[in-house]
Amino acid sequence: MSHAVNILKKAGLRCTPGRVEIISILLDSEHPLSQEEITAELSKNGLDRVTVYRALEAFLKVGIVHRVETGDRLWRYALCACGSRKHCHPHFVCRECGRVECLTGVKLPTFTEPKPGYKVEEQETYLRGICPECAEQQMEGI
Amino acid sequence: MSHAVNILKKAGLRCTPGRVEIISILLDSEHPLSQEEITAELSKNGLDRVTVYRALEAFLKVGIVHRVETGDRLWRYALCACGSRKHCHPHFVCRECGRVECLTGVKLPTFTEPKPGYKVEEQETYLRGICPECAEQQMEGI
DNA sequence: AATATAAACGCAACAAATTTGCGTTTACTA
DNA sequence: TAGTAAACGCAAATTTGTTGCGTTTATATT
Repeated sequence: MSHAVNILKKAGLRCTPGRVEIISILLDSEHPLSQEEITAELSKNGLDRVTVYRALEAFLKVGIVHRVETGDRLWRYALCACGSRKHCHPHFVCRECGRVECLTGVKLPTFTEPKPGYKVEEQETYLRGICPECAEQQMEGI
Repeated sequence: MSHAVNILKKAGLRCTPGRVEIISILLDSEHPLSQEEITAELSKNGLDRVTVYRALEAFLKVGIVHRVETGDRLWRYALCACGSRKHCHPHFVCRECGRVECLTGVKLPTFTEPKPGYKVEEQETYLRGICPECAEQQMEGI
């Protein structure tokens, strides 16, 4: 039985071809993917936008994925590899290609109550800039 | 001459009543404001939504404001008080009332090249959770 | 293996926020 | 004071996320 099927079964979700494929795509990716990126990777006929949306909602609800917002008004989804639903590393977002990279090597301070009475439930750090590939292309363009 | 007028003149922008008022509102606020929050503070007749939008775009372009995205898919704008266009403190966002608070007292590590070749232009840390006021209201509701 | 049923699906449509087009008004310069 | 580019208002398009609803399908049970 594939890893993807395992994940779905353990979460109590049905193993439809579509959901298995979405999980597999997330398994293969080392960085969080937007709905559009996921849809683009789906085989041939693909799935309806809404179906992908609802699948991801379902995954969120049972806690097998988390989602991050990195300053460009797009949700991106990743499997909860860390065990916790909190992601404790910063994300780098390229302003040119829009791709997100997990900076798992970088340590961050975490906050639970940065100011008296302010209870933190979610913490996110993103760095926007330009990735090596896009930087190189710009150099060539000159 | 008012501070707001000064800012506009120095930036090479025209001092229309609308833009002066937007700058004044931003000057009076200690936290970043969304377009809706700005529009709500405008006197009587106010300005068209699009006019506010284009004014903020213009301010961004000349670098007198910066904008932050704090996980709720809304841009919020603040004057570049720090001198640099980078804001180096985290923002707290209440998931109930949606208001943003600058945690200027909290120090963060800043990154310029977290990974070889990845050049950072913008850094943002936000903490989502519940603010003291909303937490209290929820207690009362029980 | 057949069947019942709740989960998953596709299509249409809605919603919120941002963005663009375009013709008119207005602040500023000469 | 006149000319001009900047700023404005209105309408409409775009983008992303979300809901409603009737149909299909995976799965548990017989």
